[in-house]
Amino acid sequence: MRADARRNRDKIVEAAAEIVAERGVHVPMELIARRAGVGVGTLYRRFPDREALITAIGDHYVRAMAEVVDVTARQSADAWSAIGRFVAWAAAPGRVALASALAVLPQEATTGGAEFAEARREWVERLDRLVRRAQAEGDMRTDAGVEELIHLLAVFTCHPNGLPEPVAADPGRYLRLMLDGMKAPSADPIG
Amino acid sequence: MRADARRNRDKIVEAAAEIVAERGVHVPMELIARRAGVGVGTLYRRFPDREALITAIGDHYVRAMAEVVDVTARQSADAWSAIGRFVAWAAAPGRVALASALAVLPQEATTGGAEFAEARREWVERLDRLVRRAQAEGDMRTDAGVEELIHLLAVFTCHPNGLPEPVAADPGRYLRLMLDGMKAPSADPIG
DNA sequence: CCATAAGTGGACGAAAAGCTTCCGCTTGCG
DNA sequence: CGCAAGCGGAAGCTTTTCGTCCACTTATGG
Repeated sequence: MRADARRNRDKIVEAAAEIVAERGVHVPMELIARRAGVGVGTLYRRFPDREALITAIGDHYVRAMAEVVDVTARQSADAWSAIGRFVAWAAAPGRVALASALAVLPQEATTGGAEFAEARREWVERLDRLVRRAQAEGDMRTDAGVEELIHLLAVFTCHPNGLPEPVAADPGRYLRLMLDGMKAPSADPIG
Repeated sequence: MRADARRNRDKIVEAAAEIVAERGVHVPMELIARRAGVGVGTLYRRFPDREALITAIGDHYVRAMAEVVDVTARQSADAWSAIGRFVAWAAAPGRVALASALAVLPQEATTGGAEFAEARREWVERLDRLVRRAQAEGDMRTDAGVEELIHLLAVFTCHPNGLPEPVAADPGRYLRLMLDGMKAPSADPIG
């Protein structure tokens, strides 16, 4: 692979991540290409179809998240506050394309290839360790687990342009509300 | 207006509400017509365009909600549990087209006509009374109000087919988690 | 029971929006 | 310097939905 081709590939993934974050998984390929500063032809040579591209974004993000989970875990006094920081990071404006990794891709994991599936598993596992620790330390309710956390996160990161405007404007605020709901002791078990 | 025409109009609104709940605001008009058991022609005579139809649905629901707020308020011992019941009602499967009333329509309220705007205002006001009472009774955190409640509700009712699958399957569960987050005393003020 | 105006369904033509391919030109690299 | 790899983007194709139109049906009042 030629050096310039490599550069372009990276530009494409980056641009795609941005746009998908802004406008959802269905943005026209041409917009992505334009943002990346390349022609559609180039895009299609690298990624045979939209799915391949989306998977690439997912891969990109899922690795970043695994990394962040680790870093926050090391930097925080307790597991619960590490979770809080991770969520804050994930909800930061423009970091929203997580959709791919969180919600879209589990189904596509098979399609996305074993390598991606593995990366995602690794991420979930790390986050799960944090969750269990927070629960053991009595900071997190035990009737909700890592799955709930991820789904809820996905709700806020999935539909950036479909979200009610005030939520889209400050997802972090709502995410904090949601985190409060997961904190122990819970009002009522959710069953 | 002939009696049969009136019947058809109602069938259309009902069908539209169902389908919009299932597939979002952008469902093809033809699907709506088919579900209602009429031809597209009939649909278009009654509602000049999609927006008119959506507004009609919003109107439909916003009135229903205002009613339910009242009923639950009367039936519940305290304001907080009334809120809980209202939310549970709103999150019931198939009741999801609230989207229109909650998120889409505020912007379209002007379009939808003064009558609709008024109905919506009435609903919000009733819910707000409940919220303030719950706060006064010390059951609900005071750094979140009726707006937050509505926005959060909208998150779960807006994108039925875009929602992560597990959330779509049981929105109530996640809504309960969210309600816990709004219960007093809060872990940390959300600012 | 009939006349008629209101109502009806669904085929149809137009248009928009995207996807992908293709090909003549450019450029990194050995 | 030569050429394989890479590039851009116009063009063709498909799919999707819209909204109109009109020949046929049916309530309804007299």
